[in-house]
Amino acid sequence: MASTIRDVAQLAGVSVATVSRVINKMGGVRPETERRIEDAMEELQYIPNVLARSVASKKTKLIGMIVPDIENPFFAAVYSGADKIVREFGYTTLLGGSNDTVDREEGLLQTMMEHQASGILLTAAFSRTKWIDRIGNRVPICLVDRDIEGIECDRVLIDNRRGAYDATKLFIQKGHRKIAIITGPLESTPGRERFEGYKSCLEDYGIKIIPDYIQIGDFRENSGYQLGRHLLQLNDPPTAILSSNNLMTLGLLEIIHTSSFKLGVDLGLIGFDDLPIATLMSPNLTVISRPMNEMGECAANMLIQRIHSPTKPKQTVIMTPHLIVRGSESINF
Amino acid sequence: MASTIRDVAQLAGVSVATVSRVINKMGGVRPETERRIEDAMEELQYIPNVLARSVASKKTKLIGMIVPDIENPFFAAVYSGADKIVREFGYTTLLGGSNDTVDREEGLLQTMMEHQASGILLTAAFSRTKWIDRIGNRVPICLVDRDIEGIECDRVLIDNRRGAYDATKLFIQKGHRKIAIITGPLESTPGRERFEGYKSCLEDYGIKIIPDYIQIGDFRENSGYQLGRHLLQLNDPPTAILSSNNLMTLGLLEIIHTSSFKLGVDLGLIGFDDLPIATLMSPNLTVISRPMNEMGECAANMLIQRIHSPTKPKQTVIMTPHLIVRGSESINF
DNA sequence: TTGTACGCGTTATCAC
DNA sequence: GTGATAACGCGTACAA
Repeated sequence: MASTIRDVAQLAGVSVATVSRVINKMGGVRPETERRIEDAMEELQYIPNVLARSVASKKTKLIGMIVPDIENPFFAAVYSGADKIVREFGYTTLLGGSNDTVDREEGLLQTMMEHQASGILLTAAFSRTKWIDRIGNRVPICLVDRDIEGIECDRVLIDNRRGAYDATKLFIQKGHRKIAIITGPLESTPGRERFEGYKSCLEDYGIKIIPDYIQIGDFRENSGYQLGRHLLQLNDPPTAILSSNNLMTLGLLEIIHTSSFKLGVDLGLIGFDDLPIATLMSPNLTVISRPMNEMGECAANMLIQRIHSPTKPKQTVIMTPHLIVRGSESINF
Repeated sequence: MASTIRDVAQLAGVSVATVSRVINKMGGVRPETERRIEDAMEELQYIPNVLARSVASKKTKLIGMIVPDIENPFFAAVYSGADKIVREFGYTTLLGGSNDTVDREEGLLQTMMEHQASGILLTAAFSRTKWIDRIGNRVPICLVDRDIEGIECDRVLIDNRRGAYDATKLFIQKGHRKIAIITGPLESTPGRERFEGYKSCLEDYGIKIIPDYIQIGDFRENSGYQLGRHLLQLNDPPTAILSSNNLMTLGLLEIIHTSSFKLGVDLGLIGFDDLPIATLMSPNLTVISRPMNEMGECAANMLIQRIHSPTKPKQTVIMTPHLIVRGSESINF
């Protein structure tokens, strides 16, 4: 059914080699011949088979992207930025969601290698897998948002400590002393680094660190809800909470909404990542905003550069989050 | 660098055919031989090249998905459901965002054909393109959420009229008579059908249709903001607004938030699609909820069935949205 | 149970 | 400028 390069060659009365030349715009073809070939392609509705091309050329224009959860707006935005760049360079995206499980991540990595992806953009599940090493030797990987130590590759990361530090500092400046944090697993870079930023800020300002105020969950909405409830039910509840990601913030807002606490009155809140709802509340939500699209764009650019020059020294780009102060950080003391 | 089936065969001391047999679990291989081959594969870290396989077999396990905007949580959820099914069947997803432009959509369709995708899940930009026809003849398409008339293919759609009708009816039951709608382009099925549901409900209840209360935009957040502002600034503003999608609802909430109108006091609101913030507001947001994951799952299932039996009569599944009544629909009259 | 040989659609290397 | 033709990595008759 589908026509091949040979059909085109036959109809145009030339050889497949010549057809290949015009398909790939390699020049060296008489204009008239070229026109005949283009007419034949049009008539046969010829669509080149990139799979066969890749088999022959040993190159693909495929880039694999592995993301924990495409439904999380943060990753959707990062992916979207990366996809834009990838497309501009004529590459195609192979996307998969690991759901933060190692099994799925390994499955996806394998799939992408089977498809001969030329490079991988990876926001890894929290543990390091042998597949990552196995693949790193074949094609370039660019780690996005979450670091994994001991891997030689490019990285686009966020200065999580700085973000958490700045937020905690703002709390302190607004008069808070009882500052809690809810965060994800300390084995993950975001979980650990945000906690460290929080902790070192409290230390710098001589504020005692209270274990009850440190709540560790799993970066999911329900986790934010549960940990938030726990915090609000303490005998001596915090006056401020730093939430370590967007989903946890949603869960936290949920429990606050159904509790007796009032945001901006007796409870301050700052969350990692901006949210569409941030400006729909009273008070508006103060957030630590990350350049999501830019992260994706940067990672995609680095990966594509890397594909073209594999030996160049590896780079790590660390992007800076910034506070968007909208009001929810302060309360009536 | 990367090892091939031949390398494995050589190391195991067998022929490529035998290796192929164990790769594809076709049986008929002596257990001992099989072990030798598996050892060889392990040692060489052999990864099969699915591209070469596809070239030879003329089959792929690739499914293309074209979505207007992956950053829209609705499409992210639909895609996520589809991806789950697709993966269960051993297929891989090729995802692309058209940004609702015909150019990009055509580019994506071409890319997917070049990659020999076995089927396409398509939420089309608003106009019909020649590529859709061209492709429909080669591989099955399943239209998702947005219909395009005159194409012979499977469909998974939503009963938009019903959703809009029910919402409008609820407004009326709550005492509203001045009911406005903001919606997307009437050339799109969602835009048109939701408007029709709204209109026919008003007619059924003998309520005059006021042109000023019908605001047409483009389904984006800013559109919701602008149209909402226009409505609220009318000399005789509506007491209720039906918003036709999630993004528009966000924009609408934004302008309401900054206006003198108070939700649930002098303005009622129902929006298409549930939102994470729906239960974080006062009053909570009443929405017309669509089964997003299920839509994607259903579409993926239908497409894969279709791939395996291309001649079976085409199906159209129409899913029913349902109201989640939370309070924002009524006001103090 | 295993091996040989050909074909898939394309690129790339020669020759002419 | 153009054309044969050998790869590319794999599946699959068909043969042994």
